[in-house]
Amino acid sequence: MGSLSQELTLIMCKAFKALGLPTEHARVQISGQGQAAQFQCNGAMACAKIARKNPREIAKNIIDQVNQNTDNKDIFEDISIGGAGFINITLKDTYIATHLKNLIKDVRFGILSVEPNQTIILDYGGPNVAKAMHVGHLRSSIIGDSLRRMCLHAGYEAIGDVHMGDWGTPMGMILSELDLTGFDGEITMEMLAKIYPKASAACKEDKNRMALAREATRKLQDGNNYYTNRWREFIDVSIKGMKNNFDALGVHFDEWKGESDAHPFIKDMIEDLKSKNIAVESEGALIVPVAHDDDKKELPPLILLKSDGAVLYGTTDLATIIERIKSHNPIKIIYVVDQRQALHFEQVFRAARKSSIAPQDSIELIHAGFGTMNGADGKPFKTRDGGVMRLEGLISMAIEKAQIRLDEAALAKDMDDNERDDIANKVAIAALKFADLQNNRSADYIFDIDRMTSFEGKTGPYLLYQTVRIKSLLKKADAQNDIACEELKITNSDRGLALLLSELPDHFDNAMKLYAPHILCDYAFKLAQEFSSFYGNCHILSEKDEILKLSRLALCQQTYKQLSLILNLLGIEIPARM
RNA sequence: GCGCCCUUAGCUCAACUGGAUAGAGCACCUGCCUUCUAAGCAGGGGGUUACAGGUUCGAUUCCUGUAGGGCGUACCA
Repeated sequence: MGSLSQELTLIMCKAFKALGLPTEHARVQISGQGQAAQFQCNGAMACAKIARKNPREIAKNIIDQVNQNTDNKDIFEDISIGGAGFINITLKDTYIATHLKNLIKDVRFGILSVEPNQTIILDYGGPNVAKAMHVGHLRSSIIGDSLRRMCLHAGYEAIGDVHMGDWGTPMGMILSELDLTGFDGEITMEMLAKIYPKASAACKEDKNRMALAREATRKLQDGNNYYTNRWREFIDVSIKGMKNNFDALGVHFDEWKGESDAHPFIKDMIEDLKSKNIAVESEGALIVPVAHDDDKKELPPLILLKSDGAVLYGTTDLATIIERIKSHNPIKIIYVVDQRQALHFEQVFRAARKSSIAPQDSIELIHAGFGTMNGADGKPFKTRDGGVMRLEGLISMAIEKAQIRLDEAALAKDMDDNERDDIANKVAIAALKFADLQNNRSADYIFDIDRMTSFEGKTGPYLLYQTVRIKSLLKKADAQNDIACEELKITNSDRGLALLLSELPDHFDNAMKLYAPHILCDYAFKLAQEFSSFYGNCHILSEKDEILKLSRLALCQQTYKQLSLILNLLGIEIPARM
């Protein structure tokens, strides 16, 4: 089963077909707000344009055709022409009730599952070894993790890979810095946090210092034993630090691979590309030209080897595709990386196509880029002292605020410290995640710390609150199991919620298609709002009409389930109470 | 220079990909806790969708131009 609008689209398709009209215009959508109808189909106007006929006349023909079909006699309360040729549709309450009963029975709530055994790899997070994670890592991690959950739910085998930056010149900078200081003890996270910025600054200033870093990088990449061991040491320390951050955020990875994992594939890849004449020498470097004749812009080549022989991140990205195809044979790789990398991925993807590393018809390569997190001045976010805000700092700030809120409301009075901390954590993370995810993925957005740690209005905690409230209600009604509801009663007070519940597949499909969690955020918020309004209108537990009471409890339970599902897809955990 | 993206309410964002009267949250104003959690609900004010043209039954959405902003443009990631 699908959503109501999907069902109605099928009905319209039949009618369009019978009339010889193109069925791609038969799509039925939810009516715009302020319209009297529940659904609308705008296809008559599109058809009229092609056939050069009166749109209202075509609309009338379509409606007649629909009405003639006896299959449809119990569906429509009203189907009529509006405005320039809109077909307005309002459903019978009995039809809505039947649909909803099926929806409740369906474990997938109407969302269709894809063909099994299709793997999608998602590349997100992308933290750099030895660098503290900052707020900039928030977007990639949170969006990527949400997309992974969505892919899983759609029925794909989804694999999240953190793809750390663990192989470039920065590694050499650290190794050479360790050499210079002569330190050979145990490396800690605190040390790394100091060593790297120091080394990086020194290299920037001093050419000779940079040469040392490059030399160390080269040795590491050539497999030098001492350097490899040292490197492994601080990689492990670094991963521990990353895991702390990702655990705090509830961001999951199936694989903890990095650029270095592509290294074993690079040599063969380069030989292969050279022999096929796809990789050529230019200005001392080895490049893959990727420009097309019909390009509007000038596209620089992908550089595989620098003139000093070192590899670049385009090289590792290309080799990583080889590695991933070999290990998982995915139908798709989704890169959740800053939009500013668009040109880079264009180059990598083109090189992958050109070299047949990733043939067009067997694997899809998607750069799901996200917009820059800007400060209030509209420029990429920086703290007052010019640095970037540490992720840990942001998280603990949010948690602290949540604890204060709990104490203010005296909600934590009868809780032990564990529960209080647990709730504060969940509320804080929900606030951060939702604040980020509700923004359109590809657009830049303003980082506003007050907004991210706000618990009222269109926020994560609001969604948690509504969800927890339903749960509490169901508990009071003693409805731990599924509510056995023979008859669903749709009244004026229930209709809005019932219709909204049936929209889930529409929004899920759309979110999948556009790799856009914000679509789910928007739907979840609307659902929570609609529920809250319903909750305010109808006192359920004191309802005397037993059938209506049961029917409403079923609606509550379904709302609870759907909100839980969406929150889960967004990577937001629900506390037992709040 | 060239290319890509952005400009919607005081602020932060939506708008189901060309549909009807552009929606939310915050902030501001008015009500509502003696029946299910007030992190809530009901209501109010606030818009020339940057500007000027064009395409068409119909444009925030598509095209052209202008202004403002961001980003990217061969050996950093």
